[in-house]
Amino acid sequence: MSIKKTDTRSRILDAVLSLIADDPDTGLRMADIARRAGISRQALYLHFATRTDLLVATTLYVDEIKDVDARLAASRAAGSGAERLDAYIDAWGNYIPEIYGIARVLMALRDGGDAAASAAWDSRMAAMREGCAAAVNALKADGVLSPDHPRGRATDLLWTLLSVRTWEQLTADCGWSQKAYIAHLKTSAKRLFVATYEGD
Amino acid sequence: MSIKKTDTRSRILDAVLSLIADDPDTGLRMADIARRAGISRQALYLHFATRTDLLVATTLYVDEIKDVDARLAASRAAGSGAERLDAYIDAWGNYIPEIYGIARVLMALRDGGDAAASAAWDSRMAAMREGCAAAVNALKADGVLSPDHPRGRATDLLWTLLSVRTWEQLTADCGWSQKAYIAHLKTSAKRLFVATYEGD
DNA sequence: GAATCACTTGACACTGTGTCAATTGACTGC
DNA sequence: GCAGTCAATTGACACAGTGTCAAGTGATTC
Repeated sequence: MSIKKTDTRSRILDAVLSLIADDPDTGLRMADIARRAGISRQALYLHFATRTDLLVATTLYVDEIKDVDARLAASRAAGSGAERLDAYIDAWGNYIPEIYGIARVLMALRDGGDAAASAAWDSRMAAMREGCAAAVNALKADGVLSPDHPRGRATDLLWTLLSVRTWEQLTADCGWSQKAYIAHLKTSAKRLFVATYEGD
Repeated sequence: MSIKKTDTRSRILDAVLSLIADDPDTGLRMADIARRAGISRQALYLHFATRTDLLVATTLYVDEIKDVDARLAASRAAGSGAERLDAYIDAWGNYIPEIYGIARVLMALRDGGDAAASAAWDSRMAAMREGCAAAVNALKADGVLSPDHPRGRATDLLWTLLSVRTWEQLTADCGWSQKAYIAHLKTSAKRLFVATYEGD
């Protein structure tokens, strides 16, 4: 019985993702989601209390499916601080396109003042910030952190540089390829944070 | 007669700004705006066809009142490329807080897929991008543009660094003061784009 | 054979945008 | 002074979308 419940729940979450994949600009109405999942609109409310709940759950579902944690953890294996910075930019920067669809929806809810969506998104971003802090700390430990910014400020700046919004603007508005995005961010981050960096 | 019309129109636009000033997170409903302007909700539609029209007009109104163009033009007077970069960051960076309220609303509409809002916002941002391109060109002319990025990419990056979203994240989410924002952006921009920069 | 559970159908309340029609009150020009 | 015009008013309504409620169905379980 809990099997069946879980089954329908996943079908709903998959329906959200497939709607976004089909048309990133879709309104994502409850009725559309229900239709795509093959159930009635009202049945959605048996699984999720509100639209926000459903979309937050979808975000967590994506993180689970794509296994963000494993990807980001991998970047901690690198040796030097600079290598770690590169590895983190690779890991997170290449993860962004995978979550961008649902991330956009969540960010929109957040901007609209939705407290639950805001909390969910902020918590994901706080986790991502941890990785930035770890990279900055590794640079500091190597004694190569640029004196331009204290550690906290460096973390803030790296965090912002790696934000979904920044990715969005560079790829969507400026037309950068994913490859160019990764390459330029690596160079820029090193230029900004690694005191000894002279290009490579 | 056109005096009276303009008068009410301005009262409406001022009402939008005062509502945002009172509560940046307000829903900004047509009924609220009308109440604040001291007219009936329906009268709004005598001046603006849609809510989007009204909010776009408010954005233009702010630009007019605050005289962005004059501010940004001033930054072109600077001598060297690096000075020009600094002056531009000063001018634009200190303008952002003044437009942030209405900018947020417009960005939210844009994210919601509103074509008219999108066009209005994109056109403002394209104008801002001109200033970035001018600063990058000035660096190039001085022969000090960092070889890390070709000119277009440097402009894209500077433009993104100076975006409202970046300002929002650093000040709102990271808690940076406006002064710290300006100072760190100037340092970072020089570190990124001025090949000869070694700190100052 | 009764209870339970996921789900269905259909109706409804509520909010917010935008439209329409009829009316008022002031100013304008002949 | 009277007609025309124009901004603005009141009140009703259509429409979309979220969320709620109640009654019913069909399969599974004990």
